[in-house]
Amino acid sequence: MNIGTAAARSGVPAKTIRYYEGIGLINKVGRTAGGYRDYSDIDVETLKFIQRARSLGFSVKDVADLLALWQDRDRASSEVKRIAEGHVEAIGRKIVELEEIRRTLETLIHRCHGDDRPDCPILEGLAHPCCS
Amino acid sequence: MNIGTAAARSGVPAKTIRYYEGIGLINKVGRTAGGYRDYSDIDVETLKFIQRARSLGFSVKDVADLLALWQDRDRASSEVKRIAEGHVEAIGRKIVELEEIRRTLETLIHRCHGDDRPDCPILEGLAHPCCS
DNA sequence: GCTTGACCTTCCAGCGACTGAAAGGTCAAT
DNA sequence: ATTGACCTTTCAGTCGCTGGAAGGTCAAGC
Repeated sequence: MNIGTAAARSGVPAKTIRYYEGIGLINKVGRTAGGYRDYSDIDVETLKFIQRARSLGFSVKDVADLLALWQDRDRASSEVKRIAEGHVEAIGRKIVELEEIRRTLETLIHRCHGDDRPDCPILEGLAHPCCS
Repeated sequence: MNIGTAAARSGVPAKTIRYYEGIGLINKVGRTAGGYRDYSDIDVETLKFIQRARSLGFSVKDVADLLALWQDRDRASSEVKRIAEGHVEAIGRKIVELEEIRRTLETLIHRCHGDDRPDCPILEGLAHPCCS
């Protein structure tokens, strides 16, 4: 199957598939007489796996590791769990960070009347965050 | 004052200050006889403003807009509020997205015993997310 | 006055993870 | 034979920096 079909079935854009091949995340596939890349159903499953892992926020490096483990019948599930737990922790830290930012911004926004006048606690808060 | 001192006082790395000058976020400053950039206390205040806005997650484009408003005595605070509210909404969406991802991952992790055996619900969940 | 070392300068390249666009080749249908 | 959809490669751009190379400047110490 052509790259466009593989893209449609996997949810990974054709351009991104070529990119993944370029960086070595996926293996090079065979070519047709005309030089077109030729994908199998198994390739599409691999692409789906990648798509789901990426959509869960795993880095391409993590996806490479997960893919290798997925394709290794003798893997230890502890290794997979370690990667996933590390990722969950990073997500947790990010959420905390964003919530702090949101709280700060909401405080500033709440104080700003938001009309035609130039007086603006948001800008003052950015300029002198002493009293936020 | 030299760029290194301005960097230390503002919290913006020297390299980043030069970068901000290059992209036009800050104005070009005067130079000493030897060609060194020369910063004033006001320049440092501007850099601090930028640093705080960036640390609250505003994009460089937003920071440019906020800076322009900050330096405009006739600004309407409604404009500032609009930018801040847009940013808070984007942060809220991001938090929801991350929480969804975390929930999914925690479910998968919880099911994975994480030992030496190859059986791994995390990988299965990535391969076939039907039953997650 | 000379050296040392910390600072500054410019410019180019690279990060991550793509995405767009240019210039051209292939294929199936009409 | 032509059209138009698809494919190919390669390069450049996105965002917000950050690192490094190669070289200039400056103040302190000897």
